Parts: sequence; C-alpha cells; structure tokens
Amino acid sequence: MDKKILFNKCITLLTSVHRVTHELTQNAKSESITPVQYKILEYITVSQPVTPSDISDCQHMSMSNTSRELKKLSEKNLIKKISDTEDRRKQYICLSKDGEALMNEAFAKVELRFLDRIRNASKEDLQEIDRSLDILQTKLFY
Amino acid sequence: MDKKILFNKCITLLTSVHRVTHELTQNAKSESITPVQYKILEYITVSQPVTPSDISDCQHMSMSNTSRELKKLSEKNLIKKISDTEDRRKQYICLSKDGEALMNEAFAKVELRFLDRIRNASKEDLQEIDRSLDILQTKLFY
DNA sequence: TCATTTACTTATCAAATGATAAGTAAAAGG
DNA sequence: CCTTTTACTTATCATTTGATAAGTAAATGA
Repeated sequence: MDKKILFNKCITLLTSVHRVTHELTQNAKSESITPVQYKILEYITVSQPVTPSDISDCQHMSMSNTSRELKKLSEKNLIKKISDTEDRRKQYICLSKDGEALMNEAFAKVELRFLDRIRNASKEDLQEIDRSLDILQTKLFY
Repeated sequence: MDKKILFNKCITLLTSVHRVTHELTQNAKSESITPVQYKILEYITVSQPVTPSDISDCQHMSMSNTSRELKKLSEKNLIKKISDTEDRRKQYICLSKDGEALMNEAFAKVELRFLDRIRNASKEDLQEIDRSLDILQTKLFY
C-alpha cells in the first residue's frame, strides 16, 4: 500500500466532504444567527451539556470570544446556562426550547438533502456506504 | 438499511472529518495569508489553471470579494494572472514560484501529520481504508 | 451597429471575528 | 490563611469578511 497515494486519495475525500457539507447545510441555518453561533449551537446539540471551556476547546476559539458569543445566544434565548452545584465557577450550557426548535429545523433540512443524495443508491450500495463509514470513523477519523 | 441511522452515522463522520482536517492543517498555512486566502490558494493548487469566476463559484464568494483577495495574493507574489488569448475578458490564475513553495510547505506538514495518524495501521487496515475512501468518494461524496 | 451580457474591478460600509488585557469569583493547595 | 490557579466575563481594538453599488472592457447577438 503506497501511503503517498492514500494521502492524495484522503485529501480528495476531505475536499469532497467539505463541498458536500456545504451543499447539505447551505441556508439550513436561521438568518438570525452568525456562522460561528451556528457552529456553537451544533456542537451543543450533539454534546450537551457542555461548559464554555469545552466549547472554547472544541471550536478553537478563545474563552473571551466564546463568552461573548454565548452571551449573544443567551440574549436570543437559544441557550440556557446552568451553574454547577459542586463547583460554582462552572456552567453547563444546554439548548433552550427555542434553540432546540431552531436546530431541529436546520437538521431536518440537512436530512432531506442527505436522503435526496442517496435516493438512487441500491441496497448493496447503502450497505457498502454504511460499512465504509464505520471503517473510516474508527481507523482514520478517530 | 435504516436511512435515519445512516444519516446520523454520516453526520458523525462529517464532524470527525472537520475535526481531523483542523488537526491536520492547523498552523500549516503561512501566517502571511488569511484563512480565506489559504482556501483560495488550496483550490488553485489542485485545480489550476482556474478563472476568478471558478474561484467565486467554488469558494462561494462574490466576484467582487474574489477579485479583492486575488489582488492581495498578486501583491504578495503568490499567484500569476494570465489573460486568455481568445477571450480577453477571461483570466487564468496559476500559482507563482513563491506560491508553489508556500503550498508545498503547507502540504508537506499536512502529509507528515497524516502519516503519523496512520502509522499504527496494519496492512489490512490500510487496504480497508483505501477501499472505504473509494466507496464514499463515488457513492456519497460525489 | 448598437444594445445587452459577461468577466472582472474598484470603492465603500457594516458586521463578524480574532486577539489582548484587565477583571471577578470560586476552588485548590500549601 | 493566603497565594495560586481555574473558569469565566467584560471591554476594546484591529483585521477580516460579507454585501452592495457603480464602473470598465470585451464579447455576444439582434
């Protein structure tokens, strides 16, 4: 196995994944939030509850900027902050009802587009895709 | 095959791909260019020669902003503009020597990190990864 | 030939983002 | 206790990015 060829193949896939991600998600987010805020909400959605520090680490932004964006999301009533009872410096961030509604709507659009993308795939194709997702998830994108 | 489960699995992979892309590329780009300028150079690298319109379409930015960024990249001597001899409104954009050097350096860093990521993979693992990349490229991220 | 379209440029403005510094309050550790 | 560290906040500023409008020059097409 030539690792150089594998590298190029991987780069090609990365490029395609980013293009398809854009196709699946374009205009999915509400216009009332910025791209950064959407990414934060997306992260909260799949990982809640999370602390501001978690967000700062995973979204690669400074604590000060994270704090600012969370404040804005709070003002838009999209998230809830819950103080840790043990360590009162810590906070747990969750989606509010409004935040959940907003993200459900976005995810529904993305899912529709995903289903459209695989609508012509045969049963065998779907099984191959499923297996490939598992392999890449565990062996390459761990 | 439950398409809903497949969708969730796919979203998980997308998230992982974006995270790993960040890990592979962080600090790979020169500090003398902005993220948007790096994305443009990356696109030119794999697709050259390209027109400003191509860049505008593929990078999802307006022609005016594309033009501005290309001007900055020109001023930094990272790209060359070549006029089309047939249609003199058109331009073809290529990397300059400096641009090539800059991108080679960036890609070399990314490749090293990629090789490190798969250094513990067995021969069989690599073959499975290779095959999975092919399948997803053709059947999902086409 | 002359209006229209295409490809790209320039200028300008607002908004989003990144970076830094200084601060608060609570916990941890000697 | 008291110093240090941690978790987070607030304020400020520069830069980047997005969006819009007006323009040039060449090609297209009736």
